Amino acid sequence: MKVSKAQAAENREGIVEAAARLYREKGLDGVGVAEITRDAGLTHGGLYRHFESKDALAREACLRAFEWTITPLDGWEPREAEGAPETRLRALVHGYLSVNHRDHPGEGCPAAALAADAARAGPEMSKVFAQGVERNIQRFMSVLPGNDGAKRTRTIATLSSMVGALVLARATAAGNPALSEEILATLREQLAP
Amino acid sequence: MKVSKAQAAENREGIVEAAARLYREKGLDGVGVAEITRDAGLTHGGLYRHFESKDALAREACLRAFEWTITPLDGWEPREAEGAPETRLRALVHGYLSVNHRDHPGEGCPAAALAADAARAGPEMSKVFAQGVERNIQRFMSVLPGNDGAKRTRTIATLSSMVGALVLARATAAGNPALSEEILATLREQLAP
DNA sequence: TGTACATCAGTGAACGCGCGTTCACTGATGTAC
DNA sequence: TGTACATCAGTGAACGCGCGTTCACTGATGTAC
Repeated sequence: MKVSKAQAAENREGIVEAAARLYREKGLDGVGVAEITRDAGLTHGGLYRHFESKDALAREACLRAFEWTITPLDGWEPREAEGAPETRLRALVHGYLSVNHRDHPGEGCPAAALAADAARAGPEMSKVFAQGVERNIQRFMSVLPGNDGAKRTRTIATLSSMVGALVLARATAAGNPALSEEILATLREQLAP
Repeated sequence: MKVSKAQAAENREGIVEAAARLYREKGLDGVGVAEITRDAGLTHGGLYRHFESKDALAREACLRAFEWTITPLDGWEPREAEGAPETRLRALVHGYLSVNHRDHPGEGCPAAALAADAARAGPEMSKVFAQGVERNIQRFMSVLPGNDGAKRTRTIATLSSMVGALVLARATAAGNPALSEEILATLREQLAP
């Protein structure tokens, strides 16, 4: 049955949100369209009224995932733009490199959850990802202290460290919890002592 | 037809090597057993004389992948144990963060290629991965200069930075080549100026 | 050393299954008069 | 405002396809005598 335009827009939104979460949790090859639409309270057939293909949905979901924030993960109130620069940096680093973020990729940073998948998903997805990474760099720059010309350099270095540490912490979490936590703690101390 | 024990061992070895390369190139969910055995010059049916399941092969292939070296990727001769510590560190960092390593994951570091996949592949695979990461930490420690108690800390920080930078460089390479190279160059400069 | 035979690595057809996508159909929505 | 009807979001069966795994079979290997 047909639904109102408002309902249809809401349903579409629900599909994008479900996909953004499930892809981060299970990887781009780990979720099917049936699971995504079921999660959004719909059936799989209607997906194609909203998206050209599964890949098109994946790109939109990935773009959406880059709108993540560290805040809801830890219940802190960093607000990114508030507080002294050092406090904001600490909040960002400690939130990003937390056990909570490690264990809940679905609401976390897509750069850490989906980068390897995106690298294999073709140039369209890579373009989406590059946009998202650039967006993350800009957001992190507004948090880091200082204002010199080397700020972008320091931001990229910090972001890379955090992504690498989170990725390694996730891969080792089940097999060697001590190592996983050591990696997180080491980079928390290194980036915001 | 039956083959000699020597030939069988060689065939098994070929399957592990093919899997180690293909998994790093296409991801754990991106290659089937038919492609792996075909690449090793065999047919898919015989796989189960050597491995209990596809997952068992994946674990062994992943363990094998951690025996990678930076050397063949760039044709350098760092030999890891030779030269002054600063020279060895430079060779490692510049080899790891090279365009060549970025564009050839099949022979490169599995921590950068497969970490996200491994995090989703269950505790057995995570154990294998934790072993491999610890192995990489030990190897990198022998390359880094200095001998103080903070050496392991610095090694983990360096490894995390390199993994994160390589992962981001790969994800953005096709969509924004300038950003991809900026990330690599930034961390080369940061880690071994 | 030579012969007979059990072993078993490898083959390829077949299996059940889940995937992405298509499509005839449904029926509430939204529009034309 | 009320009525008639075209639109189209959503449903669910069906499709072709590739997946991991199984299995009857082949025939060279390796062993027992």
